[in-house]
Amino acid sequence: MSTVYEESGRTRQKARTRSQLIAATRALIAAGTASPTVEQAAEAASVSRTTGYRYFPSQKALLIAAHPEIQTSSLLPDEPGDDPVTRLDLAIETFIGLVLESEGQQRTMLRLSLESDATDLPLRQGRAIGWFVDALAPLEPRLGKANIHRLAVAIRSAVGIESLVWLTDIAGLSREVGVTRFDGHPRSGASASEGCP
Amino acid sequence: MSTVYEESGRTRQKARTRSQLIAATRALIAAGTASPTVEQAAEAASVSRTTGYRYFPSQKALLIAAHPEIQTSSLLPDEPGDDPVTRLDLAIETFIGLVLESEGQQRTMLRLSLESDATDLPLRQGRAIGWFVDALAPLEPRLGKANIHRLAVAIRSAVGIESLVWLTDIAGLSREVGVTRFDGHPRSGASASEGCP
DNA sequence: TCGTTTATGGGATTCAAGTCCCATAACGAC
DNA sequence: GTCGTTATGGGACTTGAATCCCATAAACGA
Repeated sequence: MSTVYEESGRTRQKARTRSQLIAATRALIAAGTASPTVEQAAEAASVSRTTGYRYFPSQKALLIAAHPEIQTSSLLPDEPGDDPVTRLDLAIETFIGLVLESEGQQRTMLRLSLESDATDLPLRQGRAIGWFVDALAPLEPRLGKANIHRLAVAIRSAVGIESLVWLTDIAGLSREVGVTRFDGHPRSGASASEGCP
Repeated sequence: MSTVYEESGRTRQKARTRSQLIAATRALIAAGTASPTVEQAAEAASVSRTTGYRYFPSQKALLIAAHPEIQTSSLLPDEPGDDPVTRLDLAIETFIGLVLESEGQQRTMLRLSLESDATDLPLRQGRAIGWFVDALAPLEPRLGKANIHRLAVAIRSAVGIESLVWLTDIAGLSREVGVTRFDGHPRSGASASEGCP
C-alpha cells in the first residue's frame, strides 16, 4: 500500500513526508488526542514508525513542529482608529479568540515548556507583546516606550493561555466569561489599568 | 540494613514508611531533582522500589502527595487594619512570597495538572481566592460579595504561578520585579483596579 | 511458644518511547 | 538498462515507568 505522489523529485519527497506527518499530527490533536505519539502520527500519515522518528527525533519535536504558527504582524484591522481603548479592545478580543481557537495546542506547548530540559523550545517567544505594543501605540507620547512595553507585558500576562488554564481549571470560570468581559461591558476590575488615568 | 523504629505497631509502620517516602521526595526536590522517580524516592527513603509503588502507584501520585500543603487560613497578620489597600498589599506580597518559595513544586503541579488524564489532582483547589476575599472583606459593603469574589479571582489570576511562568520564561522579567511592584511603589498599571474607584 | 497476619523485599515481566542496523525499493545520472 | 544514491521499511534492542508474583521476616494474638 504505497502512497500516490502527484509530484516526484527526491527533495520534494522529504518535504512531503514531513508535512504529511505534521498534518497527521494536527489532525490527531484536532480529533482529541492531546499528545499524539510519533508512532501514531506515522501510522496516520501512512509511513513507518522508523520514518516518523527520522523526521522528528522525539514526540516533543513532533508536537513543536505541529504547533500552529501565527504570523500576523498586528491584531488590528485596517482602520483601527486612534483611540487606544478601542484599539486595545480589538487587540485583546482578537488575541483571546486566537488562544481559545487553539487552546489544546497552547496547553500542550505550555506543558512542554514546563518539562525539559528547557534548552529547546524555539516557540513561545512572546509575539503577543509586540501586538499589544502596537495597539497601545497612540499612548506612546504620554507614557513613553518603556511604560507601553510594561503595560503590554501586563496585559499579555492577564489574557494568555496560562491565565486561561487557571481561570477555567481552578477558578471554574467558563470560557465565555473571559470573552464577554472585553466586549463593550464597562471595565470594572479584571482588565483595568487603561481606564485609570 | 533495616531502619531503626523508635515506635512499634503495624499501623504506625505504614504511616512512617509513607511519610519517609514523602520526606525523601521533598528532599530530592529541594536538592534539585525536579521530578523524583518512585524508585529514587524509595532508595532515598531506604525502602525497596516495590514498597515505594505500594504506597504511591505512580510517580504522579508521589509528587502530588509531596506537594507542600499550605493551610494558612489567612495571609494577613494579626492586626491587619481596615484599609483594603494595605490589606491587599500584605496579602499579595505574602502570597507572592509563598509562590516564589516553592516555585519548583508549583511548576511541577502545574505541569501535572496539564498532563491529565485530568480526572485526578486533588490539589490545586484555589485556596488563594479565599485569602484574597478575606483581604478585601472591608470592601464588601461597597462592592457586594459577588464582586469581591470576582476581584479576588482576577488578582489571583494575575499573581499566581501561571503568570509567573510566563513573565519569567517568556517575557524575561526577573522575579524581583514582581515583588517590588507591590512594595510601596504607587500602583501605576499592572496591579490596578483597587485604585480606580 | 506457635500460627497467622502483614509490611517488606526481590525479581520477572509488560509497555511505551527511542535507538540502531540492515534490507529494499524508488529515484536519477549515465 | 545499469548503477549508485537516497528515502523508506522492518525488526531487534535499550531504557524507564509500572505491574505481578512469590518469598521472608517482623509483629501480633493466643
